[in-house]
Amino acid sequence: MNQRQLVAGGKSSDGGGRPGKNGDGAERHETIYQSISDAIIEHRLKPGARLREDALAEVFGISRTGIRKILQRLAMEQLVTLTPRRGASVTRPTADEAKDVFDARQMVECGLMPEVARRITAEDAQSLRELAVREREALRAGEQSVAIKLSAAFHGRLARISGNATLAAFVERLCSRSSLILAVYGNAGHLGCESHDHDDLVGYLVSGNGERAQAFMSRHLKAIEASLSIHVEEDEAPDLFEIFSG
Amino acid sequence: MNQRQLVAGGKSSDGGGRPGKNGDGAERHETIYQSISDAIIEHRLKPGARLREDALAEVFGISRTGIRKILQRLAMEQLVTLTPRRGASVTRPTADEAKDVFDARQMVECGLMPEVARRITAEDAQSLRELAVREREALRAGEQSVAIKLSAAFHGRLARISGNATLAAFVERLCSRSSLILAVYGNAGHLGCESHDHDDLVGYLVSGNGERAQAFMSRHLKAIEASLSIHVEEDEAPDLFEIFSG
DNA sequence: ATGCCGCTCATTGTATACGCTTTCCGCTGC
DNA sequence: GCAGCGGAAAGCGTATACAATGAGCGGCAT
Repeated sequence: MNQRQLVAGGKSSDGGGRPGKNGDGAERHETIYQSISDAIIEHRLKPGARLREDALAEVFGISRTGIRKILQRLAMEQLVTLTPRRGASVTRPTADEAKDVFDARQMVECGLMPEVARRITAEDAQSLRELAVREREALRAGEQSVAIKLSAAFHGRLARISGNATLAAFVERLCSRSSLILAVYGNAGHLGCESHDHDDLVGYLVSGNGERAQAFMSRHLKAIEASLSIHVEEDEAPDLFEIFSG
Repeated sequence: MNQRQLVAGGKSSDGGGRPGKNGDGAERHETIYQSISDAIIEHRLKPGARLREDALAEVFGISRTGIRKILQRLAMEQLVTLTPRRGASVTRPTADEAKDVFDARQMVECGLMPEVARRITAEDAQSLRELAVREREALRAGEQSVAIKLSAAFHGRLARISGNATLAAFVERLCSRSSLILAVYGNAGHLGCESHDHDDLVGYLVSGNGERAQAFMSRHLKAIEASLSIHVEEDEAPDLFEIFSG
């Protein structure tokens, strides 16, 4: 019983502290999923970090069964990589994947802007501006982790406004992966620093100017992508012939 | 030992027929996943059909653990729905979901056409035409199940040519869901009957006319969507106030 | 001394056992 | 006769135990 536990450790409101019978099991899983997901997106778990099932099971106070379920979900979202007999590790995106993700964001997020401009309400705009403010505050406070997560949340919520749940979920996953890409290829202290892009974007949207918002989003994403330093590091499977025959 | 088994039941080449020790476990899982996925896409398992873990475990000769893993994967692709204490069933898409899926296909598949036109090779075209031919043959032979799967495969492979693995995977999932939507809202004997759309599309692509291919794809998808009979059946949670106050 | 082989440990993959929730059916009371 | 309640069964959720595999390491032979 002296094991360190998280998630339900703060509340511990399940009567007598019996660890096995906590209220709703599904919510528990969801919370743990969020914890791990956030840790990855906020770069507290860096790409390549191994995620051993035993360790996670002990930390969160559930059995490996539940952990495996969560890891598989994270794997489907490509936040972690499952190597057959080696277990799970935080995904290290390749340069190709990075390009694919940003191309996809260009297509989908830009394509969504007209519809978003048509549907956005005052509350939506307010909520978005709030996210943008908090993002800038976090950035100013030096909390890059929080800023990254807030930026992803901004883009995700934006997509939700379109009303298309399928595309919104896709965008959210692309944003999560983008966070990983930033962790590998991003230049520290250079990501969207202090830029008012998000505020400006909301401005164009509330004024109903979908075309302009679309163009602006395109430039915004291009700027982020351009700020990456894509050094094609071919760690795995280096071409030995190429290397030693030259 | 007298239980019916599938997948590996045909080969039974693992020495003496011991069911537990088949070659590679991962491949086995993949095969079972494909079996269930195909059955859903081909409408041999209809929307709403329950998928009991015990039954599937017995049929495929593995334990419930493996089945659960597969069901969760299918759930993430929204081919099956996992109801908390009720188990899995084939997803019955709502009208809203159907609209979202086709809107998403409009955006992504059409957006991909220019790049596909730029990259398509002779072998690609050949392979696509072959799929189109087989689809028409299946349709003529009355095997709608096969035709539906081939149509999804056509669109999926088309997307792959773009080179963007992320978007291609997304399109493939959208196509799988489209098969489900056809199962619920499609008019029998009316889906793409004998149309040469796919062949024509390949023609535009090999001639490098991305714009035209894009417009054609748009019309193609609109035609499919228009052929649906979206009867908004609100089975679950009927609004009693609405019904009895009117 | 060095290289190869085999051993042991660490870690994942799979199955099974148990508990809990839900549902269905039969019983009893009104 | 019908409605409500209780028990039994079926099926899912979770944990744990066991098996298999790969990696790291030390000993032995050359």
